[in-house]
Amino acid sequence: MSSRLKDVAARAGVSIRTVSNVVSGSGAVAESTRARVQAALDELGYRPNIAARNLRAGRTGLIGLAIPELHSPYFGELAGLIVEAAQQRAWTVVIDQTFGDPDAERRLLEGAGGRMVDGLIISPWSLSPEELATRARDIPVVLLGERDPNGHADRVAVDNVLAADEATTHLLDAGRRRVAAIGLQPHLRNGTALRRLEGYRSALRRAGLTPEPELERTVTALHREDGARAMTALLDSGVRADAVFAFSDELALGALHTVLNHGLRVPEDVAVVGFDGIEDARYANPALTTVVPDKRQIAERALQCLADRIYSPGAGVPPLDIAVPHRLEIRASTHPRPGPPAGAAAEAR
Amino acid sequence: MSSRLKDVAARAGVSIRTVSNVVSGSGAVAESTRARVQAALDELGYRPNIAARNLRAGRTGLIGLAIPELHSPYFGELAGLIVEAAQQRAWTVVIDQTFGDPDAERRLLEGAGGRMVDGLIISPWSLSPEELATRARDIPVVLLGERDPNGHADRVAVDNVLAADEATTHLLDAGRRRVAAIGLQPHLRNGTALRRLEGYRSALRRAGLTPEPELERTVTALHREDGARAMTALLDSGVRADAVFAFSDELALGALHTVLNHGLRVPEDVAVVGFDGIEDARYANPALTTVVPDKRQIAERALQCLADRIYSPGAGVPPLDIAVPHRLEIRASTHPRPGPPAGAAAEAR
DNA sequence: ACGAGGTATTGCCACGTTGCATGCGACGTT
DNA sequence: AACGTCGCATGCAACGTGGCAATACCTCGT
Repeated sequence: MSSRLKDVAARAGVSIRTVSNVVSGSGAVAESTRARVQAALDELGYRPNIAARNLRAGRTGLIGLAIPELHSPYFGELAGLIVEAAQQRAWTVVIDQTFGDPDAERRLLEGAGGRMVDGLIISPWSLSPEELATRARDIPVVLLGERDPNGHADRVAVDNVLAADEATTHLLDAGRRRVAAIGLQPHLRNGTALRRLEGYRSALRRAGLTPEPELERTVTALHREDGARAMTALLDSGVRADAVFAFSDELALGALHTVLNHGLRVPEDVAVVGFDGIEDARYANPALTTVVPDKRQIAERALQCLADRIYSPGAGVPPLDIAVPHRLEIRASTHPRPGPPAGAAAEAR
Repeated sequence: MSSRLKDVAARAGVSIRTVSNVVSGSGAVAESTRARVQAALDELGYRPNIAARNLRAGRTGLIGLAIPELHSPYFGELAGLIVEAAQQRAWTVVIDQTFGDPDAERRLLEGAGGRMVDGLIISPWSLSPEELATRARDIPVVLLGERDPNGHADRVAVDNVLAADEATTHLLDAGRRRVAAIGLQPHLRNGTALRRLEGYRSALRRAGLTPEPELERTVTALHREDGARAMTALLDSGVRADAVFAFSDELALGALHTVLNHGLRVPEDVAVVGFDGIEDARYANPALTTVVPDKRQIAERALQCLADRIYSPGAGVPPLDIAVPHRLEIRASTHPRPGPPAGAAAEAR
């Protein structure tokens, strides 16, 4: 069952230390001895005890990934990429879901897991930047999305202001003049929505329009049903809108669904743009125009940051603020003539 | 930074053992001592060293979750529920992605992680039942979906034959007579697709129809683009079909997209049914009828199995084969008259 | 044949924690 | 007053591994 170095050593007729050397490849071991030990290792099916190794090394080989929820497509896709990139670095990922609970986020930042993880990637939702800054930690932290202004942690994110501006501008360029924004979350301290709102407003102003409060719609969460509810409220309120910029694809898909169910046409009556570039967006009907952050790069840059901090602790590198590229992928939900079928597009990728 | 029991003991003027007792709540500690120790704990911000605790206890408090890919909505939703249920049991989940690679699945079953996890939940894709059975392991394993016929591992899954039968029957009851099946994977040894095919065929036969090979379409993977491709091939082949039963929601959404892009109406010309009950299905346009497994129950039953095996190792309970309930959720993609908007439905939940 | 210079192997210890057993003192009972 | 009991605190040991340094052994050169 559970064979230890001791058992292997006894079987091979050598000391524990020699077995350890064979396993780790360190030290000098005669070829004949190595072969004998290797045979014993194989016969007993030796597996190193990770806990003991961790205790000895002071490292666990684990990194934590704290996200609001795994079931939402954006975080599912991102988590998948992070797990994949971590595997390449021989790290294992443990996932925590905060569900946007500030206490959960606080606990994780303070190191609730015990020294179980060597580093933490966290995507905060409800903690304010100020609070993020004060929660010091004894392990490296990378923030996704939210910035830590006082800078104890690295940060990886798209340029939300710019991206939101581009998305809105795309709608304005197509002749839309009453563009609604869906996704404000006044009850949360997270700055992402604020920055997307900022980009939205700046695009309007540049086009000579004035942001109108009744076109800026709040949501409680970022799921499809919240987008649907906000869109229903917007339509029922009698406020005219010929386009919607939703702060997430899920919100956009909910809004899209509601628009169609109200008998309106997309994009002819209402154009819709989302944010996140989730795979669903590509296959929605009509396919959803969306801001696509380079998620693979988010994953890799975040892990690179962690690796640097973990392997060079006292390097004194100031906290990084990394902006990953994004692109606006234009599809049928804003384009009057539908493009080629998505199947063909997918094949061409 | 990293304070140990020793540091706390020195500060509180007691022995290490007493601090340990305070931390774990075990043993008898005088109230005054407890208070003093607690103060020292707080001041030093003590966090137990998980590695040492694990080494001592022989347990890690970690369970492994091995799934093909995290980015697909079904597995994302399922993984979220498993992480959530594990948190309630004070377990932490480490996630591995196999991408359906048989070697990766083999390695995990054989315990590649070292004794890092106390148990493993694995959703195999490409290992045959025979191979699953021979890969013994020294930790408890729960299989999702696929069965281990020789029974070393518990198994949790829906009744795929029955569910597929119900889905197909639903189409037949609505008057469809040429029902295509999309999702066969002849190159994989996984039995799930085979059982769904079996249910599909049995429903056809019961209705007096004969399964036709050209209506049974294969795919290489289970993503939207594969469904789109299979649907394109079906339409281009000239084979008439008035309904599609896809073996996963992703396939169904891809097929749906293609059908609409070919200028056909759903459900009037082609009705579509999926399988998995992912959230996207609810908000598709038209909303997708789908077989909804009780994912929360899958997560909880799987963890219950693990808990039983981990905490009562030699209990001698024979391997369990747990069928979790499912239901066919009928939506606009098979129903001639669209139901109420999804937003309203979501609010009514 | 003997010493020098390696090479191969090994013993010891510590990482931080907890189970077990024991020590010690105080209090209550007879 | 003496004894038993109980509550509280502590010391020792061990979980499995790897770094360090010492030792045993072996070969080669003189």
